[in-house]
Amino acid sequence: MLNLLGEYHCKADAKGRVLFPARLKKQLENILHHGLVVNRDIFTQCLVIYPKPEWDKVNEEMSRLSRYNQKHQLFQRKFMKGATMIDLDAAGRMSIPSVLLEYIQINSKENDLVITGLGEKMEIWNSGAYQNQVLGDDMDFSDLAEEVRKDLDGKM
Amino acid sequence: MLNLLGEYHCKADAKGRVLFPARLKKQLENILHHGLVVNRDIFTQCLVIYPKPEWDKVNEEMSRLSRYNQKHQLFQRKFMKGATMIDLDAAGRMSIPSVLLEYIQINSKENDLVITGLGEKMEIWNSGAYQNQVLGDDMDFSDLAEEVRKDLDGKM
DNA sequence: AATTAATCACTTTTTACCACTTTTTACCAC
DNA sequence: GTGGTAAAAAGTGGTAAAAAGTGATTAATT
Repeated sequence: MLNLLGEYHCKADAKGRVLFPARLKKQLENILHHGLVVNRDIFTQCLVIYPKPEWDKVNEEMSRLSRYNQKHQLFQRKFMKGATMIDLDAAGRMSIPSVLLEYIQINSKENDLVITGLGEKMEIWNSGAYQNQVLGDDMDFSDLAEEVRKDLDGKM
Repeated sequence: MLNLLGEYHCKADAKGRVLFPARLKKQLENILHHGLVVNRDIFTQCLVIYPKPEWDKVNEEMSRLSRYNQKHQLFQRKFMKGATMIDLDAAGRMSIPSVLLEYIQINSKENDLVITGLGEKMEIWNSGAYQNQVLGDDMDFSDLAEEVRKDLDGKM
């Protein structure tokens, strides 16, 4: 089972290309050649990268939605809008669409970013935002954990 | 059941590598070859090391979280951010990612650290911080103990 | 003797550029 | 409106130098 790990600090070049971290490459060696899918995260100002096989699962879930149900369509649109298939070039770089980079406030001046492995997916963050949001205060983490634990106990 | 013990003082070399204490190695002899996972502690400025099998349990729980639930995602991110798989090299050293060493204020000048065994996991501390926090004031320990005792009686 | 620390040489990865190609945009003539 | 062209922008590919990571050996300490 896929268990992507690690936190990698890297940079976008002037053209919005990001060298895919070598360590992540190793963790994905069997499936990286299938490509990756990048998209905006629904809840947070970061991007999500799925290895193609993972994205296929997501897509499969989406395909079960009803074409004739407005809410389903809205949900699908929110979740999938902007999703883009990307491959690594010969030098191991991924070319991330500029609209997605803009979403996380990355440009030719602000070009430090963080890629993190999170099990079956990865996330791309603006370096500054990562410091604030993710490494920020964890006063309420116990409460959060408790709520999540209830969900897990409840079902799933 | 795993019961790691002891307090070990060691040093990071110029490249951020730490020789894994021989005594801990002995305590882990059957499972060390599966590797280790290091991460930031959520509440305190120290690192946590899980033997891989322990981490797998954590990961299994994480995989039950919902991709479409904001709190679940937040929880996963807070908990897994930065977690990194490490193996010991031929000399028995673990190469700890520099971002994690920075978190506990370890660098080429400040390179003294303490590794402690805590049952099923270990912790890595900046030596100075360890003196202060762990050996520091214990005025309120009785209160703490009392609160924890209530939690334990209550459930768990 | 075994464990830990320090050092050096070497390899891989990452960054920062440069040169070139393709695509898009803007403008003008027909 | 259609077609053409030039300029601008965006996208690709490649490489040298810097930085980071790795392996191996020697020295010091317990």
